[in-house]
Amino acid sequence: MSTRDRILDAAAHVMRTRGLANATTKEIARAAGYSEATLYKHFRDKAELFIDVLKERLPSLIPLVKSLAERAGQGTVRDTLLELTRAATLFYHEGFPMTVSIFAEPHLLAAQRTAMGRRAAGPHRANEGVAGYLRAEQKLGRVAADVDPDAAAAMLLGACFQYAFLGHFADRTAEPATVDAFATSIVDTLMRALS
Amino acid sequence: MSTRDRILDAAAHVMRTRGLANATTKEIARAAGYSEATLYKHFRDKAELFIDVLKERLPSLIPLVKSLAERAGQGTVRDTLLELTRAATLFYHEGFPMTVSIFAEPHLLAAQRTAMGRRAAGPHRANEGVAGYLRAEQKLGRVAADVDPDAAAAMLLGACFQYAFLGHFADRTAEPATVDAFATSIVDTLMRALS
DNA sequence: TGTACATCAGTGAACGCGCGTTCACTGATGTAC
DNA sequence: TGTACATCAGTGAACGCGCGTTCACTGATGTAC
Repeated sequence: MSTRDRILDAAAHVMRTRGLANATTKEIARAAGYSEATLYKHFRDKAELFIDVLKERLPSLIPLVKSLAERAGQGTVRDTLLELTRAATLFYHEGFPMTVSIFAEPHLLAAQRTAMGRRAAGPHRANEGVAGYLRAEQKLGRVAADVDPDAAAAMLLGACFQYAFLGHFADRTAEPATVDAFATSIVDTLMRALS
Repeated sequence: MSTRDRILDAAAHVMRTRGLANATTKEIARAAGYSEATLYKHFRDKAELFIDVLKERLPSLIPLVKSLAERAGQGTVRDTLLELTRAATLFYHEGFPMTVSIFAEPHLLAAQRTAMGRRAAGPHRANEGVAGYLRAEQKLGRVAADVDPDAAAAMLLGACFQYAFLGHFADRTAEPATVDAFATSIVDTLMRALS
């Protein structure tokens, strides 16, 4: 593994465990096993390091959501949504603290925005993907034709996202059994609206 | 207005506009029109100032949600939920950056948790309130008896919460017309599940 | 009413500290002949 | 194979700066007699 990768891993770890405000160059260098000076051989400055961490070390929902597109018509809609909901809840739980702590530093948020190219990437893409899946199922007649797929996707992923927030706020871990029960209750309720 | 209140206002303003990381004692004092030393006449240290800002300057959904309890049976369920959804979306939009930036400083988050007394207060209360309203309407026969009120509340407020996040991430302001359209689409979809 | 003192909100200037960043450097590895 | 030099990843030590915090102080207002 390259030095650069080791630094990115260490930075992500420190950000997760100690918070963005305590993710100093000294802490990150210590965690990576290098001197602080080494950070500057691989990244122009601290901001670039952080942005690269967000770009390269934040897990993504996109692969899963993309795979949904191909699964329209396969299995039951309920089972597909259940799997998605479980995965989304765990994903949001994992990424929440890091994603959200950039709101403490608006210049990082702005850099992140431009790095994402305004339209192309970003967290809204997951919602679009889920809405796309629902639209495909609508075409197949497995989801009621008069349902708004965007609204349904917003409720589904919104519930998962807020669940992650409430969990972190209360200092709860994401236990698989608890997450499962949550996902089931959400999907069961949503299915009422989709049929 | 007391000096203490002016300092709290200034701190909240700086936190909102410049971010938690740039909310230094110098910036806050300047915004309040006092010297930095004055901050320490009214707050033990910076952490206490921040916690008091969160306690006293974060708008709350609780009053609105509490008023819901008394409105079960009045008007239509749809209209009540529409009003709630609009208000919740605006509320989450306003409070999002400040609420969420404490995730950058875990020791502040921990202090916030203990200040909220673990169970009594906290953001989950809004969900409980909405679920309570839905349960009351269920007793009146205006919401289907076999709906899970907690899941429905999680989807409704979750959608609003994530909408606030996506809006801030994309640097959008919360235009009333846009928020209205969003709220309508969410409530219309949710009503399908509730009947 | 005048005088002497106490109280109290607020301040300018300084403090030590830890931060991000840079510098001149070391020592291991690769390359040429 | 040996020698001289180039390259390059990484470092210890120092830097200036801005931070949170404290100090000794000021001057206005209240109180006692």
